[in-house]
This record gives sequence, C-alpha cells and structure tokens, in this order.
Amino acid sequence: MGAVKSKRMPRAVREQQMMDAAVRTFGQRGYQAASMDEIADLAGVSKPLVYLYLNSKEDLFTACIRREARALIEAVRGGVRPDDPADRRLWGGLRAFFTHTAQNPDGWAVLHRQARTHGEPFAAEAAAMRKEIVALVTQLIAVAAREAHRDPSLPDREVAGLAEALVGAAESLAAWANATPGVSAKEAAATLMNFAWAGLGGLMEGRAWSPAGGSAQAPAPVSASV
Amino acid sequence: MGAVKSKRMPRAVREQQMMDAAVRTFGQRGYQAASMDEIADLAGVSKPLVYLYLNSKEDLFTACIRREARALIEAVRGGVRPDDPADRRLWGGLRAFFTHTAQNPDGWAVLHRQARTHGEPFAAEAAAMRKEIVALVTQLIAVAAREAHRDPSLPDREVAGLAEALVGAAESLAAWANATPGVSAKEAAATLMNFAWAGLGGLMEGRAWSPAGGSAQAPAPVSASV
Amino acid sequence: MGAVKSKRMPRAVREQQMMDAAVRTFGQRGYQAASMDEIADLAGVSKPLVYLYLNSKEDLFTACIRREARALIEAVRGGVRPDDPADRRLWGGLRAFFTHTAQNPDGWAVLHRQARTHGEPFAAEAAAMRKEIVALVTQLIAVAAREAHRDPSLPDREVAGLAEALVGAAESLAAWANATPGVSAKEAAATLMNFAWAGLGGLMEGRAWSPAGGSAQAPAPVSASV
Amino acid sequence: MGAVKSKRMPRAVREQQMMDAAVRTFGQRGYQAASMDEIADLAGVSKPLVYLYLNSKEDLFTACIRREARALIEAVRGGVRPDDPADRRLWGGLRAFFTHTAQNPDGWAVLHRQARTHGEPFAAEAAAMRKEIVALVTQLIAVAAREAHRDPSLPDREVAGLAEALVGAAESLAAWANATPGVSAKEAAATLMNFAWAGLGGLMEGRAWSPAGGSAQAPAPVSASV
DNA sequence: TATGAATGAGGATTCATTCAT
DNA sequence: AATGAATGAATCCTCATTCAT
Repeated sequence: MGAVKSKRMPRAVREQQMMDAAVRTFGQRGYQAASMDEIADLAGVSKPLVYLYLNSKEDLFTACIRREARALIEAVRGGVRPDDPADRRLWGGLRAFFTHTAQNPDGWAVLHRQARTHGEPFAAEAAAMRKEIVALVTQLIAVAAREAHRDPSLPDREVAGLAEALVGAAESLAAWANATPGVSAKEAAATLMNFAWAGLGGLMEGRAWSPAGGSAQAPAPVSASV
Repeated sequence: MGAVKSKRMPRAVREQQMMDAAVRTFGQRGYQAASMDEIADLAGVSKPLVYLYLNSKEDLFTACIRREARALIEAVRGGVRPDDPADRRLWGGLRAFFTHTAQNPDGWAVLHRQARTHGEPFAAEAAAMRKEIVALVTQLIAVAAREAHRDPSLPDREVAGLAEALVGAAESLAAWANATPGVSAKEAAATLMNFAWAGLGGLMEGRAWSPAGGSAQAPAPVSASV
Repeated sequence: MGAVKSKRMPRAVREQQMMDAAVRTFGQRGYQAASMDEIADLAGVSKPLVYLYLNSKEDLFTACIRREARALIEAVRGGVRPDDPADRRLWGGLRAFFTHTAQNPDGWAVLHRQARTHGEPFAAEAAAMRKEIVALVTQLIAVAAREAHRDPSLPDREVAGLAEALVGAAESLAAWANATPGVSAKEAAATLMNFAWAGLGGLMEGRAWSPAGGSAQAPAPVSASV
Repeated sequence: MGAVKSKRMPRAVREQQMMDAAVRTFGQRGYQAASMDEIADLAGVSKPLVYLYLNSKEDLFTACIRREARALIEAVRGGVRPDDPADRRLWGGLRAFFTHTAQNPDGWAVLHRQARTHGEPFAAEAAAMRKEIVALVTQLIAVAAREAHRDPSLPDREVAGLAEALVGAAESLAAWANATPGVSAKEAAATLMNFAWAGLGGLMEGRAWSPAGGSAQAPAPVSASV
C-alpha cells in the first residue's frame, strides 16, 4: 500500500491525491509501464475509485498533462516581470523555468518526456503547452529586436527558429542541472543566459551577459553564486 | 505482411531486415506499443526467427539503439573537418546532424524519444551516445576558447553547460525543422549557428555569424540559400 | 439523469418508479447488460435507495417479472368473456394478449425474452406465468372439445401440445405484429384465430373462422378491419 | 479442465473444438454469463488461443450463431422432399426440425434464445436465419394454396402471418418436446401438423391430418407411434 | 427518507515468449 | 534456416454491493 489510509474525503481532495500519484507514476515509469493498480495503490485508494473519478487511463494521463502544463506555464509567466527590459524578462523566465522543473521533476518528466513520446492525443496536449512557451519566447525576442532599434527586424521564421533553439537549450539544461549534483537553478539559468545572449563567439571574446544590465564587457561570464 | 517473402537468406541480411523493421516500428509506435508480432510481420519473417536471432524484445531494442547511435555519431564525426577552425568545425557537425536526423526520422525517434523515455537499460544506452556528442561539442568549445587566446579559459562546468545547451538546441531544432515544411537541414544549421555563435545579443546588434569566416559584422544573419 | 427529482415520496410510489425504470432497462438492455447504475439513474434516485427497497439486482428482476406476469395474465383473463362459446373465448383472449404486449413492449420483453434466457431462478418465474396461460388455453380447448360432443375427447397430452403450439404461435405473432408496421393487434389476433381454428387445410378449402360465429364456409378468411 | 489435452492439432480442428465448447457454454449460460475462461477450459486450450483463432467474444458468438444456423437450415431443407405434395413437404420439414433441435439443444438455445436476446449484431444474425425458415414455410403455404386451386389466393400478408404463426408454434413445441419426457420428435411433429393443417376447429369435428394423404376424416388425430 | 464515498471480485483482451517440427 | 501451434502473466476496466452519515 502506498499512502496511509484516511477514508472518506471529499471528491476534490481525492482527485488531487490521485493525480499526484499518477504524475509520480507516469513520470517515473512512463505511460504504458505505469499500471492503474500501482497508481491507485500509491494514492491509497481502490482502482474503481480512480476510474469513477478519472474515467480511464487515457483521461487520467491527459488530466495530468494539463495540470502540469498549467502549473509550468504559470510559473514561467510569473517569473517574467513585464516592466523589465527584454533580456531581464528572459532571465526571469528562465530562472522560473529551472526552478519549477527542479522542484517538479515528475511533472516535468510527464510533460517533456512521456506526453511527447506516447502518441496522440497526448503529444498534441504537450505540444500545445510547449507552443505557448515558444510563443512567449518568440515575443520576447521580437520585442528585444525592436528595442534594439534593429531595422529591418529579423525575419519571422528566423525568430521562430531562435525561439525553438532557446527553448530546446533550456529543456536540455534542465535535465543536465537536475542530473548534475550541485548545479542550482540559478546557475543553469545563468549559463543559458550567457549562451543565449552573448553566444559562444561573444563569450570567447569575453563579452558575457550579466544580470546587472545587458551585454557587458565583463571579464568573466556570470556564474550563479551558489 | 510487410516485406515480400524471399526465403532462406544469410543470417546477417535477415538481421538487418529485422532491425530495419524494428527501428521503424519502435520509432513510430514507441517501445511498448510496438509488438513483436508487428515487427516480425513487417520484416517478413516469423516471430520465432526474430527471437532466434535477436533474443528478446529488450535485446532487439538495445541493438536498434546501438546501431542508430553508431550511425548518427559517425555521420556527425564525418561532417567535422579536422583542419577547419573551431566555428567551421561546429558548423560542419551541425549540418551533418540535421541532415542525418532528417533522413532517418525513425532512427532519430528511437534515440531521442523512445530510448530516453523507457527507463533502464535503454536510457543508459542513449545517454552514452549523447555523452559522446556532448563531449565532441565540449571539446570543440574548449579548443575554440584556447584558439581565442582566452585566458584563463572558461571553467569546465561552464563549458559543459554550454555544450549541453548547444546540443539541446540542436535536438529541438531538428524536430522543428522536420515538422516545419520548407525548412532544410542547412537552414536549421544556419539558424542554430547564428544563435550559438553570435547569441541573441549579438544578433540584435547585427553581429551575425557567417560560414565565410568567423564572427562578422554582416548586415544580416546567415540564411541557407536553399 | 432520468426523471425529474422530487424528493421524499412514500415508499410504495418510489418502488413503482424504480420498477418502471427497471422493466424498461431490463427489457431493452437485457438482464446482465442492465446496470443498477442506469436503473437508479433512470428512476431518479440513488443506488443505495434501490438496494434499500429492492434488495438486490436479482430480487429486483424477479419483482419485475412477477409484476409484469401478473399484469399480462390479468389482461388476458380480462379479455375472456366466460359466457361466450369456446372459440369466442379464445378470440377474446388473443385480442387481449396482442393488445397488452403491443402496449407493454418492455414488460413483454422482460417476460418473453429476458426472464427465459437468464437461467434460474428467473426462468422458473417466467415458466410459472406461461404455464398459467397455457393452462388457460388448455382448458379452453378441452371445453371446446366437450362442447363439440367429441367423444372420446382428445388425449390429454395431445391437448397439451396443441395449447403449447397455440401459445407459441401467439408469441411469435406478437413479435411479428410489433415489428411489422401497420399490423394491428386485432389483425394479428384474426390471423392467428384463422390459423388456429380452421388450420391451413381448412383455409385452403375456404373454411375460415369468423368472429361472427364458429367455423363457417366464408369465402375469405377474416381480416381485421383496421 | 474440460477436455483431455491432446496437443498440437491443426487449426481447423482446434477451431471446431472451440466452437463446440462455445456453443455448449453460450447455450447453457447465455452470452454474457459465459466466460471466455470457461469456454477455453472446456475446449481444452488456453484463452489466448481462442483469441488467436476466433478474435473476440463477439466474433466467437457470431461464428457460433452462423454455424448453428447453417446446420439447422440444412437439416430442415434436407427433410423436405421436393416432389411431395405441400402437406407432406411441410411434414418432412417439421420432422427434420424437431429432430435437429432435439439433438442439438445447445445449438438451438444459442439460436433461439441467446442470439435473439443479446442485441445487435447477434439478433440480426439470428433474424436472418429465421427469415430463411419463414420464407421456406411461406413458400410452402403459397404453393399449397395454389395446388388447392384456391383462387384468388390468400393475401401476401395473411400468408406471412400464417408462416410466422407456424414457425412460432414449432419453436414452442420444440421446447415443450424437449422438456416433456417421452415426447419424441415425431410426435411433436404430428401434433403440430394436426394443429397447423386441420386447425382446432377441424380437430373438434374429427377432421385430423394424417401423413398417409392429406386431410382425412380419420377418427382420431395422428399420434406418433414411438 | 436518502446519498456521496468506496471497494472486492471478476471478465475481456493482449503480449512476450517457447515448443515441436 | 524457418515456422505453426500454444501459453503464463498481466492489464484495463466494470459492476453489484456496502458504509457512514
């Protein structure tokens, strides 16, 4: 048995317990390998109750994806200060992203790994979430280009590709940070910010990005002080 | 039935047929959803023969991962001209990467999506391959830093993070390029090269990377001439 | 939800509502396919209340069979005028039978189809009802034979067989009449009466039965004037 | 375990064994109450083999219905001598019908009871079979009417109803004969033939049908000499 | 009188895997 | 070199039924 049994609770509460268990199980085992038995057990309820409330394995998984997607997007949005300049907004979003994924590894696994791997309708659900994030980043880049008085601005497809690249880099670093002991969310964010803003070429020439204010001639790239 | 039946062929050939079928099936359906029945059928042989040659579903999947990993790494290695300067070497590797993944979508799906999603021992296998690529990139960056007379060079962990970010960006762009009609491997490579070398900040200031030679003051970022 | 909710009603009323819902559900879905959930829902009450009043699915089904059996038998009995001659009594019973089954298709399905198909103890319950009807018919035939001064009368087993045949024919025609658009209960009864009284041979020779009075040399068989 | 295990037999044989077991189980328990476990067990094979060969419970049931329907129809057809006069042809069909149903009670239960009770697509399958029989009988009656120089012949719908009634009477008598000890198929056929050909009215007047030749003034109705 | 919360038990179906030839 | 025949072990899901209020 998974959780301590405390019987007779209102539906809403039980549902959250079940989804917690489901996110954990799906995140660790994968969609197919996770069995409804295990989820019910971990949630401390019987299988029929899971079906009564969440309908089917598919629906349960979809519900998990949606819940975790909402949570992640809200976290990232909450990390972006609207009045900051473009680079600071990006920096805020990245920190929120790395913090959230570090604190919700199973939820992140569900979104990033499982949902995208197990075909429709899950992939579509995860893709929608990712598209929101990419759109957010795309807009950030576009605004930054405008703020930089860059004219003519970058072509749309170029910007889309850059946003894709940035998001992919973030996803990759999230896994790296979680797997590498001692790497904090802040440090991961700093590494990515350097990379994304100054580029390798810039870093080679000592042109790192600093949270203090835009691209600087600082002698060394920003590292998070752990 | 999948393939035309031509009985009695040497083992090595049959094995490749089976693995072709397996890669295709695993890549499209996923590890668990793929059934040995379907694979055998697609390979045009009976199930017992698959077991005779490949032993088990797990072994078969592992064999697929290894084969595809080898192929990808060799492709990337083959794209890097040892005598080029650092940025050109990176550029060559990226082009090879995008070309290979575009031409082997199922193999790439097996490596990038399925192997990493379905737990041990597959994740380890895929991780080893990825580590090789990251190591390659890491070394590229380190050499570049040295070539740039940058002293003291970037801290190791910083470099590791940058390599992770770069590889993640590449993975993300591979999916984007494959999903976006009209985006060639070359264009994807160019977008990433701009991003990675010049950074967003550099691009804002018009400092794009060009295949012609290092970081330049080119008025517009490189786009692949399709 | 099935019915409009109006809480707190006397037990007897609620019970009838539940049985109405049950007959409908059992009749349409069958005993096993009918779920207590659906019945409760259709009755507009919660499942525990169904159990409180009707005890179990088995008991509920049995109660339905009994209620519908009573109703059918009373209908048939009510259609038989005791002072009529034998053929007229039969005619009256048949008309009542066809009318009742046409008006209670679900109840008839429960009795004729479901109860007999789902083993003990239901089959016994339905058999008892049927036996009552067969007995009624048997007696009618026996009396008719006596009235016809037939001596020695038909052997008992012969009569039993004839009654079985007649009832079976009626059951079959009930389904036919309900399924064939435009066939009224009266017409079904007329067809059967012709068949049962005059026989095919009689009909071939133009010896049809007419409600007017016994076996006649009428040129054409009786058809119900719709 | 049901049957003695004799392993490794050709598919066609196994399939028949399975269908034998299925007919028996479906006939006795009913469609829903029959479990695939029980059927497999009775057939002496494992469940997966049943699924491998017969696909699903639904398909298995349908296959049973079809097989039994074919068998019954062929039996009845085989009992009708084409060169006999109409009444003799009917007599032959009835005898074949009662004989077949008496010898295949489970198959008959599947057709008459289970298939018609468990909704689509089974009911349609059984209905098709029954329609064939009814059509056969309908034609017999129509020809008889023509042979009797009856002009104008009976209206079509009248004939359809008569055929329905006759078939229903036969079905009912089949159950009665099987349930009443000592009633042979021949006797059941004789009882029905009397009823159908002479009618109750005819019987009252001593006008019974005899296999010897048409409607006669025989002093007593035909009884089968067991 | 009435119900929201909860479950034990069982059933259909699938799949990786092996045996005998 | 190759396969038709066969199965043990799970897994998803449903349902009649009860408990606590």
